[in-house]
Amino acid sequence: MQFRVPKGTTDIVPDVAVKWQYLERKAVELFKTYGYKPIITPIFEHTEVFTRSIGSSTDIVQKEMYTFEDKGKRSLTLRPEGTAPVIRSYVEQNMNQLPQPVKLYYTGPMFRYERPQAGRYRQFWQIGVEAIGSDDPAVDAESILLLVNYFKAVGLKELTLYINSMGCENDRPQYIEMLKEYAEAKRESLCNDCVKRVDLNPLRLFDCKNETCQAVMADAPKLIDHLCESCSGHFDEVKHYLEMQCVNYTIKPELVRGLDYYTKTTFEIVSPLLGAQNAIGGGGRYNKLVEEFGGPSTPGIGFALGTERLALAVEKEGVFDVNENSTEVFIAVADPAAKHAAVNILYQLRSNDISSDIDYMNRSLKAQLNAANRRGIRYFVFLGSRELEAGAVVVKDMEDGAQVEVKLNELVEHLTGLVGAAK
RNA sequence: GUGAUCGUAGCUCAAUUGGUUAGAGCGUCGGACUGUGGCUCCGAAGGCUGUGGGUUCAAGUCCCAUCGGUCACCCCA
Repeated sequence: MQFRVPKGTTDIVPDVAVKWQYLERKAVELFKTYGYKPIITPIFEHTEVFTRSIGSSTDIVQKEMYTFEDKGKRSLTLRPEGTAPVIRSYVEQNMNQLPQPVKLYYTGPMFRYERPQAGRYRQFWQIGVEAIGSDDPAVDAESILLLVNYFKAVGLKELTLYINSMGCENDRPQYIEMLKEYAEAKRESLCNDCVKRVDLNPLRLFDCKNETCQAVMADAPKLIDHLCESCSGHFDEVKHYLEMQCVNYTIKPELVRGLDYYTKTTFEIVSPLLGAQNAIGGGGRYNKLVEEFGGPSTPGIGFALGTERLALAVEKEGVFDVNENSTEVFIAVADPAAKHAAVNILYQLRSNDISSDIDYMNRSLKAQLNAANRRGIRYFVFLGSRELEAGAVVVKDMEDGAQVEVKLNELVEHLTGLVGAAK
């Protein structure tokens, strides 16, 4: 029996990995122009990092975490999301001493024990950013615009941006009481799941797919209508900034993100090209989180996007623009006697930054050409006993079949010229 | 965690009502008057039919279990 990847995981094979690297490269470029810097935190953290921050009522904490005990009896957890570790690090590394806001981005795998599905895996990759230290609505807008502009930059066109406000630490409890009261009164009309939600996680009542529940909830009070003056003013500002950049958005009062730490602005971008798992990126403000981790009262906001889902959407849109820089030069050994000299040339080319390769399969000359040709290599250098005697090689451009003889001591210069011109 | 559906070469798929040594295309490797590619032609390798049981004279085909894929619920990136 052969080994297989664990359930819900997959190998990112070269053809796919190249695309991922492209997506990541584009992200990093853009993040940089917005003033964000990279941060790399451990793949696992003390379990409490997540249980404290994400919220104990969420499924993530309740049943989806990869938690284990190490040999020192520490309870550790493979990170299920990226924000909590970054905030932990912000506090631990005293980043409040840096000029604020501190703007960070990260990329890497996250882990959740879920039933795999289209766009949902047990190990999945996220690219995320966090801006910590400012409550300026312009930062909210920056975060949203960065996400929108990134998706545009990789060629996505069909996107829907949803925004909402969760209110502050005062608004939310008040509202939840109001919501509970409303739902309690309509208890008999709700499905079993929703009855449970009333006590466990009332905000989730809006998510139910059941039609009668939806009808009931359509008339329920919305958090967005019960924000305090400061929060609704903040939200208005955010909207204003978005409008200034001509970004279309839809206010979705029932938009509740999965993590409990959100306050004020939340947002999500959905792609119609995807299946049930269509949220391709999302985030929000978390003004209490730094305090939660024992740091000074510090506001923050950020988002995360799913690399698999993004790649899926870009693929469906048919706009992957990966310029796969294939090997440029292939050294064809026409005669076994020339092998040593050929390898020597190979390293000479490589040390001059010419990407080059040679046959390692003892192929016939014809088979060498065949194989290299399929790899899309454009320039071939022929070397056999005839060339060895002449102190020159034959350089062939496979695009038009033209061949020229080049002196060995001029080869590097010649190829550098060809490769440079081709680019 | 719940439900549906599927599981045959590296990939995409075949295999009459259960019936002999499980086939094809693509890909891989090799060859086509031996120092020149893409096209074409020829050939080769490659499967204990996901795994384990059961029914039967006989199982890729039927039954059960298990593992995995896919899709949806749930949840979320």
